[in-house]
Amino acid sequence: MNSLKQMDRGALSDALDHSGQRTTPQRETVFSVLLDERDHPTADEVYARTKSRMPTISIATVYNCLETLVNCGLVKQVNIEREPTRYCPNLAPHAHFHCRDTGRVYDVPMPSGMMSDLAKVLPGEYSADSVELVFRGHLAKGKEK
Amino acid sequence: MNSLKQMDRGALSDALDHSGQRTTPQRETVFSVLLDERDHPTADEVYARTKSRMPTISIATVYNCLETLVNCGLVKQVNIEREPTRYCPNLAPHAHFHCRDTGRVYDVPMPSGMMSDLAKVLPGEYSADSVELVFRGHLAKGKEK
DNA sequence: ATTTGATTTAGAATAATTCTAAACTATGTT
DNA sequence: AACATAGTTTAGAATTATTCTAAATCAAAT
Repeated sequence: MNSLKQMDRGALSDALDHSGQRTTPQRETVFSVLLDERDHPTADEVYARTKSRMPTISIATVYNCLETLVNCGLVKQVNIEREPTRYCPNLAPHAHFHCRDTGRVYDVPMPSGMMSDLAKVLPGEYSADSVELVFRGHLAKGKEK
Repeated sequence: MNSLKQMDRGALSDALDHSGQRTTPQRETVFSVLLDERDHPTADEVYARTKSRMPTISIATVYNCLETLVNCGLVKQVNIEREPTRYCPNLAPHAHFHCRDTGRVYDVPMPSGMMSDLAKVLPGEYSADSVELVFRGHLAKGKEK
């Protein structure tokens, strides 16, 4: 048993059905791990957390499930420098802030329309379907959490 | 002999001197390779191009030189998904466009002030020293080059 | 000339990710 | 219900970009 809420379970099976894929316990558990702690974990971290709920899962399956979730559009990959890929189930348009001190990655909510406005400055021959915005720097003292 | 213009040679030795590092033939050649063809090559591609001008250079040295140039602020790393890091000697504020069809990466000039305006929407506790903006999508037919 | 420290080099090591092929599971069909 | 089919999971091997190591080379300063 995993901790997916009805709503999330529904979103998951809808998205999977839609692309002719099955809703498996592994996929549900990986998805619930992402939703439960929204700290942009790496595949390894997702593996560790998933293992505590489903001890027999393999790292290959975690990679498979994450890829499936990304392809379904339920999860976004966050690529920071040369670090391992992180995974983010926040589907609202937002940016990321990468703290140089701790390495942590934070969601930065963006004023509505801002992300899509960005694409408007693209010269006409480019047509973008995704916009990735990453800030890098430092957090005010005492605000690290 | 490499093909660095006086101006670029000066910028290089200034930047290196400034951080107490030496201006070596390897660093000059790698820098000139980047300036000569501004197509965001990977380290491997830089290695191949540098080798044709300086056959004895090693891949480790190419990595070392690229790292040095990045640390000096003369070159920027461009990280695209899980692909190998690419290198870009364009110091003007700009974004990147990653073509899903060809994998090519293009510089996208940004209206002046736009990149720094972006940082203004960051909540107060964040202080960003770099902003990375990557668009992903497709190029209009016939515009691939 | 000699010392010192920086740089380069080949090759080994690392680490994230992907691949492979076999085992397993679910689903639809007789 | 039995079977075929296709999708999924799994362990372990393979890949690949990058970093590390330690020795050799080079340059500057004494």
